[in-house]
Amino acid sequence: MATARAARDRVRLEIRNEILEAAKKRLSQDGPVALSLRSIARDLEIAPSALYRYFDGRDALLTALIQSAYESLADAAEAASSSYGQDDSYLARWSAVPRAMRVWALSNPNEWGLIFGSPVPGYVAPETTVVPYARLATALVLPLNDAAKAGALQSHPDADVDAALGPALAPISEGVFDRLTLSTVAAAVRAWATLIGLIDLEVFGHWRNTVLDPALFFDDSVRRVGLSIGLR
Amino acid sequence: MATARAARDRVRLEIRNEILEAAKKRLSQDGPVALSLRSIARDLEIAPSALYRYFDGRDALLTALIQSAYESLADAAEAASSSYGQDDSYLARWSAVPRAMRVWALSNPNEWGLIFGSPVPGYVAPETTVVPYARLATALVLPLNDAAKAGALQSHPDADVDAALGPALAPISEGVFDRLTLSTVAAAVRAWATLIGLIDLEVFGHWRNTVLDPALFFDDSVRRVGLSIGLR
DNA sequence: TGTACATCAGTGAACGCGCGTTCACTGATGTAC
DNA sequence: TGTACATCAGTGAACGCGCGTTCACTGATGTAC
Repeated sequence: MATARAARDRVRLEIRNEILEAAKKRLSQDGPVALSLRSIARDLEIAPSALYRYFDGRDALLTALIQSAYESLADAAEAASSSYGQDDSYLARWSAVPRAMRVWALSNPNEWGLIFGSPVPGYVAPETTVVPYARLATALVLPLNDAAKAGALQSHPDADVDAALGPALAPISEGVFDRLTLSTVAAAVRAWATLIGLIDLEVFGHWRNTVLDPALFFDDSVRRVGLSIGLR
Repeated sequence: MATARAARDRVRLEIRNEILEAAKKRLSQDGPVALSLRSIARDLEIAPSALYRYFDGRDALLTALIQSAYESLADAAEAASSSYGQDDSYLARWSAVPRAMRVWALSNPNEWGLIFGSPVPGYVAPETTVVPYARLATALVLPLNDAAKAGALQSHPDADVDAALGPALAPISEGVFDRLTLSTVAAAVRAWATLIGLIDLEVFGHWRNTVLDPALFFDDSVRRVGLSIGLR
């Protein structure tokens, strides 16, 4: 009976997801370091050894968790990216993904840390994260490409750009951007760094006594960065 | 005999420093998570309990390590800050501290992570880090204040700056900056975020397949950010 | 200068803990004839 | 449809490990008279 087998497989997948959910809950409470198979098993009222039916061990679970974090962030970015109307200005569209990233990071700080924080030592992130990472980049950059296609992008003169930057940024120029000028590509990557920096500083608690209203400052910064890339 | 007592105290301090050094070595090899009193004791060929003569426990050691990381970074920044000549352009001076920060971060990635990475969960950074943090900020911002004092700063019009940003940035406007315009202060804080983002992304290994020459891109970015603040 | 006492650094054994992982097992669920 | 067998999920005990921390101690170093 094929259906019986399928039913078993479905249950198997569901339980695997329940384990992942429990792991996420533990992660957000105790941080990645304190994440232990035994604590997850306790939460699920299950023998620790039972987890080995679903994951090869602690490392495999952590890998799945990282993968899932990347995907969840990429999902949030894409959702934001497809939410703006076609009558919004390119500058307004530009802000959507960064804002979504910030909101996601603030509600999933430990997962944000898993992606952009200090790497867990002795642990290598799975190669499969490049896919959601690219999805995130594509969503972020979409308004830029759109504006360029519509001829609405104020492009910088490439004159005073160090030519050596060309090869240095080659992978991303060709992969993500739709034949934009070098200075625009450089400005966009710089914008990426600014974004990550802003969110890191806020999420990891470094705005204390510096920026009293992080949301306001973030919005203003994103807008200004958009302007500096040439969006209007 | 006061000298005997003093000698004892000096030895005490020396040993305390040796412990800290051993801890730093462990930190850079294994990361903060794996840092254990027993491994340090092993490296020093000492009984684990002996460490309690010098530190109240693991947390106290970690606190000292964090403090020391902040101070080391601030030292590097100040050294860079006082290294440039008075005939350098303000823009050239501006680059000195960021470069020093990057170099420091690359040679002390785990200590950088201790400061700017995901915080160790359940652990609060000591209040005393505000002093080196302020030293760092002051060193970074010095060329800006100097340029402003000399009337050499191209200041942005404050017209289209959201007035609400004023109170949001009040603490840093008053503390670190020498009566600069609001838009300049905002640009400087944005520059700070860009800097941290650039270094985080490089140190934590996120430039893979994106930026092939991080040093070149960093230098270019810092220069452009300096330009955007109004430095020449 | 010499002696009795106090301070202090460091030892080594011991504690209890939570961890990841292994393994032989039980019992339920699916499969083949 | 019924029966013998195979697959698989989950159990519970056990392993060995490294950890932070405590504690009674020894012996050296400094202090007071």
